[in-house]
Amino acid sequence: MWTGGHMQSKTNNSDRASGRPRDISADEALKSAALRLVREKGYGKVTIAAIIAAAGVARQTLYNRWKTKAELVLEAVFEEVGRYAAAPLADDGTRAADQLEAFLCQVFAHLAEDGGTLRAIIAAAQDDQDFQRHFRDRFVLPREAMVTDLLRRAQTGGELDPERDPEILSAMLHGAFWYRLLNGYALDAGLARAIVDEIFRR
Amino acid sequence: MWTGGHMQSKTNNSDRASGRPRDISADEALKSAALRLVREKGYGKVTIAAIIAAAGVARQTLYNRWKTKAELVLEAVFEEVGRYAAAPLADDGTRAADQLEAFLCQVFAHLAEDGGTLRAIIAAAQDDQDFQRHFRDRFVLPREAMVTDLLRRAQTGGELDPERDPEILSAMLHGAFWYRLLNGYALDAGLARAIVDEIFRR
DNA sequence: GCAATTAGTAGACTATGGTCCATTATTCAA
DNA sequence: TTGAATAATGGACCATAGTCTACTAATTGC
Repeated sequence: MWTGGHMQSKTNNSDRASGRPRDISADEALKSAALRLVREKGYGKVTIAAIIAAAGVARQTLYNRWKTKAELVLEAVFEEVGRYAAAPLADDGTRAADQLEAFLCQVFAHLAEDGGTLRAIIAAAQDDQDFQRHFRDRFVLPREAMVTDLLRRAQTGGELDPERDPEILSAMLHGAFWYRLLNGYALDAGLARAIVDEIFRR
Repeated sequence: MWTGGHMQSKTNNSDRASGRPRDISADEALKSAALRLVREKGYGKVTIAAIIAAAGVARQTLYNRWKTKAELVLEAVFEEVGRYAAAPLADDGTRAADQLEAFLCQVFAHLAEDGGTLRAIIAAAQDDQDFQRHFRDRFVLPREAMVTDLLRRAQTGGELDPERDPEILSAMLHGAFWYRLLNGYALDAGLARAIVDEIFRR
């Protein structure tokens, strides 16, 4: 499961000789305040002021832990939800196509809850290189790799033509739902089905 | 060619009985200032103050014409560049696969110039419903439809299996490059080729 | 010319993300 | 106990998108 964890933590609070220690309860207070507020009101309507008020900490305490609102929310929402698509699509007996369709349906179900937040996070990544890399490396690429791996196994198992390119197919699959999501469409089981059908042509 | 044109123009300056007329030179000044600055510095680093200073107009003059910075930049950049993918991929003699690959290469070439701006526009659309609709309807959907149509013609022409779903394929195609673009990758002819190969399996 | 109407201008104002600072608190080591 | 280091706090501060206001300018119909 790839939840990330802090990327920045200025001092890694392990080998530190002295100094006042971080108040770990503030981490949790901030994350859960952020999670609750973002789900309640939507990313764009949640202000930093509201988050720190709800968490009962000072502004700087937030910025000691995360560089931006987007970093905080990414961690808050997707450590909870990092559990979605957590199991790396193990090679059980099931047909790869069915497994992939089930996976997509699961992803879409989670996006019904947090899709708006994901959209906001993708948006935030577009004008912040560091955050883009963070998000891509900790969140996007692992999920892309899961599908790529599944497709490769489908090739060795004979379910998918070995001529086809799993990397591109995975990008097209993820792209299809990003594209729909970012253009304001709902993602449903029908889309999952249609995508998987186009890949496997079953 | 779908360049959009104003969406909002509060008073449609046609049948207006009286009142001072719009200074049409301000439109052009604002658009070309915005275009130049955004290409020069990148969307995120261009301020409204800089745009109106360069155009030599007051702030309200901008907001009389466009609702947001994103609306202005969308019009400024993509009326220029709306010419990309302007010809609706007519049914000439060429094979659909080659036509599609050439189209993608052309798109990618333009994105080398304006991809950063497109990313910023997509980001802006994520927290502004009106703008999202505007962008989708005037920019995204027409381009999606071009490809969908091409794929349908390829089906009737026997180049593409009639079982396949042009809508989904078009979403997967566009999605693939949105996904790459939004995750910070460059788009090149190799990607165009790979995508078209996966669709046509030639 | 005058009234009505709409546009342009300058600049104040608001909201918000993020930075900076001075002060106080908590820890470790000597 | 003292000093060095780091954190927490409140609040000032800055930058910027967007709104609002008071004033001036251009236009039409009378």
